[in-house]
Amino acid sequence: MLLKLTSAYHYSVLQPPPDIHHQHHHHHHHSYALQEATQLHALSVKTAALHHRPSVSSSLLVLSLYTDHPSSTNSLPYAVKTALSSRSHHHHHHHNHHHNNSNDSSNTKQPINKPSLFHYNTLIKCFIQTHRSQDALLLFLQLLSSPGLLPDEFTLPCAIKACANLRAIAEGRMVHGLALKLGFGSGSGVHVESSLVSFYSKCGDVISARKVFDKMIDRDLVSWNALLDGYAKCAGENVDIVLTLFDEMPERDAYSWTVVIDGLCKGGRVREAKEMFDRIPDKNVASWNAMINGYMKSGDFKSGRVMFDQMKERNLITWNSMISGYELNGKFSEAVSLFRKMEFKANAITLVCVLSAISGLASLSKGKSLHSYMVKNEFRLDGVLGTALIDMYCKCGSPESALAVFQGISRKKSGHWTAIIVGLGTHGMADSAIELFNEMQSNGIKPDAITFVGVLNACSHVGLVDDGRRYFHIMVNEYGIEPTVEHYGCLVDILCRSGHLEEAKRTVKTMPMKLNKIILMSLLSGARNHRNTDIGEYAAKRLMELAPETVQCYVLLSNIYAMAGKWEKVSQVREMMKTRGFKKEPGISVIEHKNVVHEFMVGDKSHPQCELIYSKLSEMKDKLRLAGHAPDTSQVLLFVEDEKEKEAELENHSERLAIAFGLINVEQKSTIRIVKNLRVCNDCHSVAKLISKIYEREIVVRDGKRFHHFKNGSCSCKDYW
DNA sequence: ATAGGGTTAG
Repeated sequence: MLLKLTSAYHYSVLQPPPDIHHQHHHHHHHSYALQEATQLHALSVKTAALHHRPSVSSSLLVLSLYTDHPSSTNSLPYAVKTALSSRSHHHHHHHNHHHNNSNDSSNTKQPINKPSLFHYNTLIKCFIQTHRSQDALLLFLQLLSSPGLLPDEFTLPCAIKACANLRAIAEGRMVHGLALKLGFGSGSGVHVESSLVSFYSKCGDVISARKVFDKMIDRDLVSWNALLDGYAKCAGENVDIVLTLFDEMPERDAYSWTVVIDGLCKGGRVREAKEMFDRIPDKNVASWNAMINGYMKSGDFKSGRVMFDQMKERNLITWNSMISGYELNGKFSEAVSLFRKMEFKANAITLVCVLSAISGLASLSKGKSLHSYMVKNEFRLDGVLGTALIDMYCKCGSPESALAVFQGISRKKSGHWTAIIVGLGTHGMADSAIELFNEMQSNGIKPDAITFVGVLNACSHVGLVDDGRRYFHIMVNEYGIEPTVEHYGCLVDILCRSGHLEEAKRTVKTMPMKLNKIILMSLLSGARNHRNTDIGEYAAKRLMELAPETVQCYVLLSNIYAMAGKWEKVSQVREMMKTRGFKKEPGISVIEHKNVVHEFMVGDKSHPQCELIYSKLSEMKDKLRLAGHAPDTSQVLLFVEDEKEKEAELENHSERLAIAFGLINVEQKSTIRIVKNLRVCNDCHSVAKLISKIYEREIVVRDGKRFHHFKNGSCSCKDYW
């Protein structure tokens, strides 16, 4: 669940900054170009919001051009800058300057008093090349409202391209309409028409792309490729339509092949993709990348790696494809080690992947060193990279560092708030999470569905039942967010924890979507914790129908029967397990020390420090007994029947071996950080609490679902997990 | 003098 949350909020749209206030402009030329301009402008406000840019009315347009947008990384060429800054002067002071006749492009230091169409075309192209399509479009708008100027066959392709880059479908349609009115319709030439095909393709409207394409009189490779791109984008599983179009093409270069290969891979047909790849006459880096990416995403790392190693000329995308492929498939160490060998300067995409990989490893030391790399290389944290970093620190067990990062981000967007709220919740820091949630609302930042998962999760972790109910209500009624199965899961968890089992069962029965394993498991554990046999049986029955392979279900059910003294039922469940042939997934605990990862299983004797570890364990056992600890064997695997054997198993649980290793090796006063694949058992939980007090050590354990901070005899989860 | 597709990484 932790991992699922990450990907969802990494890619959720970050909130735009508040819009710049509006101003009205007074133009008196009611040409149709101006009408278009006004309509386009209305839409540009919407686009601005979508693309986190301040929206600008026409009279503010010029101003916006020399405000350096934080999102623009590339600076404009000198000539453009000069032209703009002189305009800036003119605009600010509102006086008529003295060089009225300085409409002379050869002298770029002079302000451009009355820009010509050529000026506009050049500037618009400049903006597109420097990834400022929004500005390009705004400049296009200004051109439309300039008396005596009309866009021509050079302007239109650029304006359309800007719309395509912004995926501004409504604006693009308007420019299309304008182009038709200006006589750039069917047969007017490949440039305008191809740019329209490409625009519709990029926006996913392949039908319109096809319409424009069909009306064309002259088509060249570019037009075909633009259409092919659209087909590939909307094909999904249905790759055959792409193949058909590909076969119809009069000529193909490497570009066309690559689009098809990518389409085949995304449709799960990797083998066919490779066959095509082998047939490409002139392969380029992109073709190789598409194939490598296809292999990596399908989980065929070997073939991906072989190609990667064979490649002569790799680029950043090659490396990112490899790293992201490893990361997405849980090959975290491979992802990190490939990043270390990278031949290129990493970009934000690389770092998001590597941060996720480090989160998967829960390696705080690796995370810290990556963070300092990011600082050194001046990566901005006000986008997804910030959320990924916050998330990484939370998942590596350091909510303090996550908070510090969060607080250091100057322009916090909803994704950052969500990341920290979700993260603090998993650490049981519900108060801070809720405080931040309130602060988020008072800052006018709109929470989304995932923010609420975080808030509800936080409530559940500390048993805030009234708050939980209230936030669920607020989410639905004030924010109009449709609850997902995750939200219901949190709600059921909250209710179960606080002993409202009947209400939990009612919620499970009435929720509008299909039940899942997680929800039934929380109802079942709630029933166990509150000794409710009826509800336990209900949940277990549903769970066995839905997912009969869930081992924990049988364990919990037998716990419930045992507590109720129904021994016959206990042995029935045990028989069921035996006949169904279950094996418990082995518990593995991992601890990283000095860049080496140490893994422990139950009763593990393979570690080089084995003897030291076991003598530490026996010392721990003595100290625990002195502290009055009585082993709790209620959760030991059902097959173990002898009481002494049960105790022995507990003593050798993987997390305990890892704690012993930590006590021996991790330097005094440093926190011992452990990651466990399964949930911590009851007994290990109370042992860890006592150990934290006896040895005066903080211990942080990440299990499959959340964190436990053991300190001075108690745990941050307040014994509910 | 200025123009269209730029495929592949998230």
